[in-house]
Amino acid sequence: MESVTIKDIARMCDVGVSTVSRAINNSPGINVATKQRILKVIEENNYVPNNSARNLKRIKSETIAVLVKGINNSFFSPMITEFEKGIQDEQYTFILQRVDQNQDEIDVALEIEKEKKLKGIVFLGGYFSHSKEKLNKLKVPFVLSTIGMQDIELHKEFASVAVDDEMESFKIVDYLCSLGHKKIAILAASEDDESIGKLRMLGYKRALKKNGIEFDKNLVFELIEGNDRYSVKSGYITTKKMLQLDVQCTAVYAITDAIAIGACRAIWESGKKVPDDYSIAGFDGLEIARYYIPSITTIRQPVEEMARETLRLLFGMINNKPNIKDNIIFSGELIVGESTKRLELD
Amino acid sequence: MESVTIKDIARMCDVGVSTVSRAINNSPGINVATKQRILKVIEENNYVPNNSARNLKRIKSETIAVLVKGINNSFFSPMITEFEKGIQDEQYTFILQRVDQNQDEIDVALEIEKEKKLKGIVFLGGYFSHSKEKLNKLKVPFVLSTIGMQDIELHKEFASVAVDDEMESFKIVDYLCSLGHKKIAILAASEDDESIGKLRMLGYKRALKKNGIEFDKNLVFELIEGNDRYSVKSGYITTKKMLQLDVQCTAVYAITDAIAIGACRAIWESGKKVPDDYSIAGFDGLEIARYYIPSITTIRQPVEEMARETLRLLFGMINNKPNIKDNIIFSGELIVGESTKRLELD
DNA sequence: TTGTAGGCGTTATCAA
DNA sequence: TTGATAACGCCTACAA
Repeated sequence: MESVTIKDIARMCDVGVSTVSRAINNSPGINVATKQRILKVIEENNYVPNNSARNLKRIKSETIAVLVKGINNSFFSPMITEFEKGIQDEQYTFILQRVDQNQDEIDVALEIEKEKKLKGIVFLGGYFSHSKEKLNKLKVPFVLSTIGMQDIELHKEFASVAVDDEMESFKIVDYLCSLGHKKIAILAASEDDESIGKLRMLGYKRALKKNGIEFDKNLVFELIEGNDRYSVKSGYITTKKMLQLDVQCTAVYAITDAIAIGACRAIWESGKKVPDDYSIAGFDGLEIARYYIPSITTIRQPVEEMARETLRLLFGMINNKPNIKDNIIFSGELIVGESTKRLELD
Repeated sequence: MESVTIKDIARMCDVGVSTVSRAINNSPGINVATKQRILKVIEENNYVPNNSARNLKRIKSETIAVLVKGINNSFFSPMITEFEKGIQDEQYTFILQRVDQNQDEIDVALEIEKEKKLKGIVFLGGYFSHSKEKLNKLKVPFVLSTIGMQDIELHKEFASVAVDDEMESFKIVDYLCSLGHKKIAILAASEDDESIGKLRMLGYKRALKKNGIEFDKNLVFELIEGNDRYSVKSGYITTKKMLQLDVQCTAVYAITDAIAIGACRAIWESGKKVPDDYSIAGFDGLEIARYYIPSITTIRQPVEEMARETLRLLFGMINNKPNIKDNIIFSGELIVGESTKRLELD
């Protein structure tokens, strides 16, 4: 495993290591000819500098890490694309770091902050309920992006970008009500869920109340347990169960678009129609929701803008004012799709 | 940025750095009491070991990296999940490394191989046409997983897991033919595409030939350019264009499920029906294809098994026989969905 | 323009 | 069971 090192190259070129270092780092103050010669030898010998050694020695680096829990949640895809673009535009290196479901994102952040000498961090998604103390261990600026805001007060201590899940949830359920629906089932996470599930549920309840509809526990359908509880499959399974119970409802609010799609499919398979027999509403504004047949009525989170705003905050903190910890709340956009319709009274 | 180091901890505990090292690495030969004491101090001072230094010094590490180009392609999601599980089951550390679209995956591999002292590498997706020489620069075992096989001969030099894109493509187009379709449009990449696009196109042509149908260039519709050429949006746009041309065809073969979904939506919007007016077939077996209405007739790639097989090969090479470079070809499964039907002659 | 040497924070080796 | 010390591979003063 005798890997070739900078010393080997130096020896082969009959120069000092610093000269080789200058060559690979495009440092000034090196003869063009020797540089060429060195680069050639490097090429021929497949020399690749060891990043660990580099990072160890380096005081700082222009890199930003985006930490994502649940990286294959397609909700994040367009955001990640945007992060990559935006970070590279600023001449920073972009690191995408996934966080295991059972890993603590802050621990991960702490580690890679040291390892890579980060300039900033974006926590994407997840719904964490971390103590202020723990977050304060981080030495570089960071932004909580698209992270549920259970504890508003705590949230305010840090820079963040999000939509108000409770309010947007209220908005779409209120819309269902405005269509005349009174029996609105909800496909939601379990009671003790501390994530967006909880917030969206609260919005649902508030909308019912505002419209003079009593909350009915029998219209709450708990999604499957596990990390894929907000998935298409989860929505499908849960809706199948609901249909078997022959529940009386005219609309179904799925707390994510993925769930809504699963619901549509389950309903379709049962021989019923969306929106004729059931109106279905989702949440998130996934791309696929627009292409689904029927397209899903949903709250679109302005993901690209949110990603850009996240970076704006982050770079702001990096460049000037590390203490400006803004909390940006984006409005969701109510997208009326084909999956909902006005309730016909018969 | 005076970060606390192992030395600081050693000083605070009145022990040598090696003892601290033993404590954090669960090394044997350390007094339980002192270990506890050290761990406590570490905890109190938020000491986090510097990974760069560790990796630099460490001789080896039990870690495997999965390199993905196009990480937000949902085709990879279930595979990544499987890789994570499988690698952790073997007590290895799993690193998911995305590769930029304009980055060379082997260069990335070379770098992180050194940086992290990898034990093995999985190249996931992408369609690379790298020279044998370049791949041979890698010092650790690796497997090419789900990578198009333009150059069969070259492919054989390395361990790989894939489906035969040409053959599976043939299979599904042949199926369309068996339903009586003779005018089968294809939504495909541009002529010079060197990826799966090319292979699937070849299968299309062969199937036509076998069924005595002449290849008609006018039935080939080129997808948009760019990295999202295989996306839902791409299929949607391309199909819109096709429909405007009022092309005579009874079936459309989209070379990915995502494209097929976009096609369905475009057709639906034009007032036509799938499969009544057009039969649509896809490729890949994405989860969403099952839930779409209509569900998409497709070739399902057995992604989970392919991921498992990839790891089996890799661990085989790591543990015993680094020279066994198998090439595993999986069969795709023809999934007959609701998006295709027998052509009714009128 | 170039080379020497010290140190980044660890782990590994060896002696105590 | 412990501690000193030499690497690990690189960058960066500083000196030449």
